[in-house]
Amino acid sequence: MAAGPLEDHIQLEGPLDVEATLYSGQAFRWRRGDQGWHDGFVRNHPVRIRKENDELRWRSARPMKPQHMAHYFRLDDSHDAFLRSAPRDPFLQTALARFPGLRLLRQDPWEIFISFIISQNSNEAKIRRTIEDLCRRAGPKATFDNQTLHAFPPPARLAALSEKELRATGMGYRAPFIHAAANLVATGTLEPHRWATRPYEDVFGELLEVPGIGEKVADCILLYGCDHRRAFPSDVWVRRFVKETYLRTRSRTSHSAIRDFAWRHFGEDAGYAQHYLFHYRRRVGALAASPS
DNA sequence: AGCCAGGCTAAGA
DNA sequence: TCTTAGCATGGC
Repeated sequence: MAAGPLEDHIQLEGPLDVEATLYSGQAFRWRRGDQGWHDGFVRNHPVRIRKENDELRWRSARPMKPQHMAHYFRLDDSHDAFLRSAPRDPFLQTALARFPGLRLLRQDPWEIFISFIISQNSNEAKIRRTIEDLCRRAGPKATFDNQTLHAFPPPARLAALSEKELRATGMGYRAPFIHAAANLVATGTLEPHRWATRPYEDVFGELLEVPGIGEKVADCILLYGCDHRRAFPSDVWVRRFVKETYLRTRSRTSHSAIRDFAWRHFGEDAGYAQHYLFHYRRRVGALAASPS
C-alpha cells in the first residue's frame, strides 16, 4: 500500500481563476474531479489541485515545490503587471473584468509543440482525446492515488512510434507531421528547452520550417510553451474580430498584418490580450465594448 | 446529416 | 504573391 499523497499549498496574493485558466484552450490534459479538484500534470508529474478560499492547494505522489507550482500558474508579478499595463481597449477591458484571474500557464515547450501540431483543424474535445491516447500508448507510467496514469511521452518515445501507430490515436493526416517533429527533437535538430530564451522572431522562423506548423500554430507554441507573450495566435475568430473591429476590412488579411496590428495596438503582451479575447468569446459570446 | 473544428500544404493563377 | 482544394477524424 502506497503512502498517502503529499499535500502542500500557496497563499494567493493575486486573482487566480483555476477553472478559466485550465480550460481555456491552452492546456489539454486537465480534468475536473470531485469536490472542486482538478487532475492533471505539472512538470509532467501527476497532481490534483484545488482552490480553497485564498489558497491554492495540491496533492501529489512526489513532492511538488511551491515555487514550481507558482511558476506554472504565473503567480509572480508578470500577471499583475499585465493587468496594470493592459491597454485601455474597451473590448479587452470587458474580458479582463469578467475573468481577472485567467492566467497564461507556463507549460513545457516540447509538450506544447506536439499538442498544437495536433490541434490544427480540430476541436478541443478531439484534441484532448488524441493527446490522452498518445500518452497511454507512449507515455511513462506514473502512479498516483492508486491510479496508473501516463505522463507525456519524451521525444525519444514519441519518435519511436511508427506513423501507423500514431494514426491509431485518431490524429489522421497529422501523423507524418508528428513523426517528423518528434524526430527533429529526438535527434537534437530542434531544442525546445532553448526557445524561451531565444529571440521571438528567430524561433518563429525556425518553427515555420517544420512540416505541419504554420503561423498560427507557431504562435501558440511560442505563447503557451515559451513565455513569448507577444506571440499572437490568430484563429479564425480572433482574425475576424481584429479585421471587423479594428482594421475595418472584409478583404483577406495576412497573418503578419494581423500580428503587426496586434503589436501596435496591444503592445508587448499582445498574446496575453489575445488569450482573454479568445476565452471570453468561447465562454460568454461575442465581445461588446466595455462602457467606460 | 452535414457542417465545422484554435490550419496547413501544394498547386495553380 | 495571393487563392483555393484537399486533407482524417470525430464533435455537435
